[in-house]
Amino acid sequence: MISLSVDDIFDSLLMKKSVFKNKRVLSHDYVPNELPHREKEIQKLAYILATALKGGKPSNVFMYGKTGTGKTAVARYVLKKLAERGEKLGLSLSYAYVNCRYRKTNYRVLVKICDEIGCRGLPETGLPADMIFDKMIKQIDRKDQLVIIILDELDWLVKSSGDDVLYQLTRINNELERGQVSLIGITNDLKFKDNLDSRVLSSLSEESIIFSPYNAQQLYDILKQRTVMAFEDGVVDDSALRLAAAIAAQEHGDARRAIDLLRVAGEIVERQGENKLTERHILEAKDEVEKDLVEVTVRDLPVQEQLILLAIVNLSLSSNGDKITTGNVKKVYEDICIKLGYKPVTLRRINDIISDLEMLGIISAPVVSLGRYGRTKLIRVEVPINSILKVFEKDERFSVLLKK
DNA sequence: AATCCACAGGAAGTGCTGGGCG
DNA sequence: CGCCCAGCACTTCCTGTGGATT
Repeated sequence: MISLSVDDIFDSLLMKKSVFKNKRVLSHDYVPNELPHREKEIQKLAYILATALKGGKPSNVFMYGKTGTGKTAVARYVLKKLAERGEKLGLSLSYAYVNCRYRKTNYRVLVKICDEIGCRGLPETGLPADMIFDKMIKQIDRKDQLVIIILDELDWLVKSSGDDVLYQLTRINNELERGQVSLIGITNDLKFKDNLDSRVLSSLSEESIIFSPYNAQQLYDILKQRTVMAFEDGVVDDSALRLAAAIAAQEHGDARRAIDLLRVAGEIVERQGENKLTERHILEAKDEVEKDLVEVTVRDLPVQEQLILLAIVNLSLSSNGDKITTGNVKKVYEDICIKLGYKPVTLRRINDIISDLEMLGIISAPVVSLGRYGRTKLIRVEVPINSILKVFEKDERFSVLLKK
């Protein structure tokens, strides 16, 4: 094997013509100028928000649909246009975007809103939450203005912190003298509405927009549009696009997943020094994306969650097809704890951890009733077990157990 | 039809961490 | 510095329940 010097590698990279024209087009936060197959949703949101241009307060909006159905993109797109138009008309309107998945506490959501509307530098922790709320009100009330707050992935916030902040936010207009606030709530969990206070729900869903998943043809159109912008001409095979669209269509019509596949496939093409993106690269990309995702997720899990996952993996390898229940997991988990010298957590906690692992998509754990033999969760690993094992083998805390 | 298993999952609280404030 | 605050992992105590078996 010929060994290349670092300089050689750099040189070859620089000399080679990239297959990408503009890779940014394939990143998550890119909002294109056209959103194919979302015209209706855009129109509806635009109608609702248009009130703002006449100085009114638009109704609160609730948008729901599964991941990658364009909710965030539509919201960002319309808001951007609205802000532009507002500026031309000399109106004072702004918006704050908060993704609750990464700020899943009341406090952090408020801090983020403050940050977005120009009140920077608040600490991530340490202050009383109502103080931040007051700060926010003062900031909004400085002048006659409309602030539209977008709460993306709202279900995460409600699940982990309840709807206190939501309640406060829906009532915020009562406390404002000059400014006004409209809310846009976005969620992909349809059942989550049940957990909401009815007052919050009715206030938040004055208007609602439903996003249905894309089908394969629509995904194809989206990919086609991005391809033209992102890749050099003639690089991407049409059949590769069809395949990526088909794969993503199976996974609840997730456009983000489709675009990920395309981007990673493009990176693979570059790495392998080729100049054509084919179906093969899409398949390789699929593997890579899945493996990476699993490995990163498992590696960054708290240790107790790892131990319980280890127990589940053990069970699904040994007890050939036997039912894996919460009680089973508990036994194996406690054995593992003794062998590795960890203090086991209680059943109640195990139950929460199993739910966590399910939320992460590593396992499925539907509640089933075995009649006389009780009610439990039926657990199954939903990702390639080898990817999980790979992480544990590398981790010296567990490797003792895995080596023979 | 009644029973009862093996848990599910809500509520409230503890102990610890990491930060701010006067 | 001591005090306060929120978050997190976890515990304790608890009530609820689908359906095979009695």
